[in-house]
Amino acid sequence: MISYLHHMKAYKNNRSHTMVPAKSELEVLKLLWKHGPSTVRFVHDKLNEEIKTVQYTSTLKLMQVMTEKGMLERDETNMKHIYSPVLEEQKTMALILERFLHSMYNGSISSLLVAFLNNNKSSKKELQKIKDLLGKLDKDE
Amino acid sequence: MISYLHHMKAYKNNRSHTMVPAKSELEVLKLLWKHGPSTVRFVHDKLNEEIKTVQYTSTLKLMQVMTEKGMLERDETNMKHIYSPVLEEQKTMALILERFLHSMYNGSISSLLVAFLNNNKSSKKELQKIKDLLGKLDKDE
DNA sequence: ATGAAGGTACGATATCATACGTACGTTCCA
DNA sequence: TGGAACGTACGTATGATATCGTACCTTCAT
Repeated sequence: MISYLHHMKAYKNNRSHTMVPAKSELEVLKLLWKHGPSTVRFVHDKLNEEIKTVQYTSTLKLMQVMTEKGMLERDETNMKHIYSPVLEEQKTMALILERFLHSMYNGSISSLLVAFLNNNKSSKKELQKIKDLLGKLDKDE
Repeated sequence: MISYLHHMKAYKNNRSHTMVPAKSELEVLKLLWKHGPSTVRFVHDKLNEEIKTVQYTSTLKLMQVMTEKGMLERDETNMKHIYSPVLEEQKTMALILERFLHSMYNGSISSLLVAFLNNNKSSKKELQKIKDLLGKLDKDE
């Protein structure tokens, strides 16, 4: 499996600086997952609907580099290249989460949860969602 | 409050590349939280007990830079400088988690949990821990 | 007292992420 | 038919991270 995440893990010379994809890379991925294979123009415009203001060529370059890294693939049959993510959303998010969990909480999701709940006593709604979720899991078993 | 995390959020020119502290910075922080204020020598030796092999001066430089950023503070009264983290562990971890949650799951802890459970159906032990935790929370209310 | 051991300071270098400008190719319509 | 609009390719600049070498300071045992 060609996986940019594995690639990132190793990088060249085993010098992965960040534990997660750089922020704007993630944003590009999110847009592609949401809207399907797209042109640079489309992704760029979506990115700039929000706060950011970057030049078109910056987005272009970013997506070209992501393609070189193996995160995206590109259909070059037409002049307007069409980019799509190599890995599906769920798989990518899972790998990123796994790496985060590992480096921050020794891989323990319950440690993460304990930490979160200790610092967010007020989030009743979220707590309820979690309980619902666990209830559902019990039914499934 | 001087917070390197706030600093990181803004960075110079609002160009925060990473959503979390670089990996080795986190490792230094973890060692200092675990063992209390320490010399570079101590941190360096601990770091190299594991896999990594870096030169002493690399660790030194890293910790000096972290000090410049406001992540660490340094007692220079003696020749052997003593470094300690500026922020306590819980607060730092919470802020990092918060940022991660925000960029990955729109801030929703239950979304994170759903994603995790969907990809780790086998982790019964962890699941049990989570349930215990929630049960305990109910009692406290 | 002097040299070895062990410490800090500082600058050089390499890599990566981000951002842009400029050059140049293609399309299409006025 | 030629130029505006829109596309890609590419070189380059900047800043953060990471690593290391070298210079130099302090301590202490012989």
